[in-house]
Amino acid sequence: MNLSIGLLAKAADVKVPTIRFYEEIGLLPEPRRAANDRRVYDADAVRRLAFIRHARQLGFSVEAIRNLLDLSDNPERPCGEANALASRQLHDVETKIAQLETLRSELRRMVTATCDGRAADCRVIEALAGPSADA
Amino acid sequence: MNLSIGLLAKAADVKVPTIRFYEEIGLLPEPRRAANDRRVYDADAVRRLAFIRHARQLGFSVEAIRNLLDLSDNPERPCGEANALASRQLHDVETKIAQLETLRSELRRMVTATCDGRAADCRVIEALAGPSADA
DNA sequence: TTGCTTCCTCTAGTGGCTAGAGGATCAAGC
DNA sequence: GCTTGATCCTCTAGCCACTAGAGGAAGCAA
Repeated sequence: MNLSIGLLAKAADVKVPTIRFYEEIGLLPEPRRAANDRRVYDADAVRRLAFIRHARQLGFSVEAIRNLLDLSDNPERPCGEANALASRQLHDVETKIAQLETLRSELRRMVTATCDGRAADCRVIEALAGPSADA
Repeated sequence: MNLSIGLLAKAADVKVPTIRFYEEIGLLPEPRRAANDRRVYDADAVRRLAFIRHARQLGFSVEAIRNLLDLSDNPERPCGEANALASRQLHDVETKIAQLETLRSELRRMVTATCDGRAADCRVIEALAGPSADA
């Protein structure tokens, strides 16, 4: 299975420059090169890149992913670390949801209380200007 | 009411370099300077900066805030623009919440199905590696 | 006077890419 | 064989919204 960078990009649904970027920061190993100096990937690269993409979608930082890949590359090591990372991630996500829910209600208040007049009377601006919700 | 940049920072709960940054990108007007070249602010600056801070907390981009400030500086203009900005913002927030809720359930699945063994058996890594949830 | 804090300007770094310049190579059609 | 367009290469710079740090001047208290 020999893939060009473009095909790998399609296979893992990631943009081409992103792959080169991941290689640069060491998330992906340097692939072998064809005679024409082009990168050649195999099925392993697809799996690894899919792993990275999925983790990124879940909001893991590159640093966290580096740790996870490290664990997955060394399957004999205890996996407490991976669980810890996932819990931390879950906690972050829950915090963020709570914050966004606060913002949502504030924005809803703004939007439903529309004025159709001059900006001077605008509730949106008023709501932003006022010292109302300093949570 | 004469405030140093440090006092303004405290008054609006914003860091000092951030104020200079906002000045640089034109969100805050250049303040007058004391004889010793230090910036001097008034109550207006506090209000404007609090407005900015609040809007940033609500997730408005600097560009959006520029528009909102523009409206609030010109109160005779119609405020439909402000409402449109707020609605768009609300929509973005709702989208983000929905996404995060998906992530949350996936992370919960990962975290609750903990293994206490080797990384090889780790559900977290498995969940990230697998083609499971390509939503 | 000593020492601490605040202020000034300027440059560079953060994260996670993305865009573009400038050029080489490839594969397909005529 | 030649042209055309896609893909690839490297390298640099840009995005957003700050944040950190260098290097120095000025203020303020004991």
